[in-house]
Amino acid sequence: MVAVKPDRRRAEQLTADEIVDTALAVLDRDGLDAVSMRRVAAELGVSPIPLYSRVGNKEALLDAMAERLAQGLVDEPGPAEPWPDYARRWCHALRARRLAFGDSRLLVRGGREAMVATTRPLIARLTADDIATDRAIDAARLLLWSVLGHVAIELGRAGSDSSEVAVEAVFADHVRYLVDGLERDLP
Amino acid sequence: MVAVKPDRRRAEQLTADEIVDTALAVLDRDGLDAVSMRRVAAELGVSPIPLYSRVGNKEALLDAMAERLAQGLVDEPGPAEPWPDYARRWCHALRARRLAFGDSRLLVRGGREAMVATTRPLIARLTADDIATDRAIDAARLLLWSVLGHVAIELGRAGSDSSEVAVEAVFADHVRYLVDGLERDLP
DNA sequence: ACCTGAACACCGTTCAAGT
DNA sequence: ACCTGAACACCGTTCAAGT
Repeated sequence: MVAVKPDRRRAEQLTADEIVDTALAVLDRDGLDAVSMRRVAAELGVSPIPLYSRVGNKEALLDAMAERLAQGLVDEPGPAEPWPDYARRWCHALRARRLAFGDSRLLVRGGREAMVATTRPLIARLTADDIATDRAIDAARLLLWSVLGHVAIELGRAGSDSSEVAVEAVFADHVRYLVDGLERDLP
Repeated sequence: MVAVKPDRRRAEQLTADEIVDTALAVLDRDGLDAVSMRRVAAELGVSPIPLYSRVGNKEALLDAMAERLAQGLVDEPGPAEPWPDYARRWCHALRARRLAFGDSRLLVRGGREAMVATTRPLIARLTADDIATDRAIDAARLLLWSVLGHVAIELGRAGSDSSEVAVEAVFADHVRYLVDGLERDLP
């Protein structure tokens, strides 16, 4: 913990983004339990008050962290990649990158923006094949929730289960079944 | 908060089950954030020390609460109910009863015992149709994780999303796709 | 042996007082 | 106007002292 001395100028120029940056650095270094308003403030060299005026409260800080972590998680489809192939690849990439964060508690947060950022390329790929927009949105939401849910449970049970290898296979089946179902249902 | 006065006799006869009972009562009355070692101890009329000697620490108390909440969530199959019908019914019942608890944070906990209690009737129904035990276990785990994951995300986003009605439909599709997939894969 | 009161090292949040 | 130090009301956990 590199506590800097309080600095009034620093506090007055502080932005919400800087606070989230610092909170994510604490998360990365010492885990989510170490992320507190006081700790983040100390790390920034200010009192807790500016955090309250910039981000609201701790709940809002956690939401903002979740939102940030949800950015840039998925790749774009390849030029001639059929949508079912892309959908499967999207699911596996999302799982791998979410698992890498190692804490399920932020996973379950994140509102509309996070969802839009993650599902946009998938929805775009589906509508490019003349699938109706509302059907595409429902399909993307189904896949997003399935993957995030799976990851949340996986992280929550880390180590408690016998076979780490079998989890991969269960997830692959899960994705296959969902995409097969969508392939039959989407026009 | 009905804080009773400290009572030594009470403390010496205290059991782990009583502590979990009281913690669940606090959860029910004031939500998970109100469940603290001090609060549960006060409610029981003892100091926090007996809680540490009976359940270990707060982490262990939360695990024990999760385990308790995972008991008795699913019904048994009907006498002539085909397994795909039962699997779908099992998923919908599990979702409804888990949603009723209203907090996703305990959902993601729960180890082997909780999983066994919930999946046992489903695994039994599958093996009764001559499906191999390991295949049945994998199938039950796939459905369990899918449902719990879906519910965790649903609870985490309560109110933040536009259409409450559409969620039901997305979940129903989700279940249908999974059971259809299993129906094709299981011998 | 096993409890209680008190303490330690933290929290989230908000106050009066300072610049 | 917007900060800081100090305070309030809590935490999880563990200590010495009591029965």
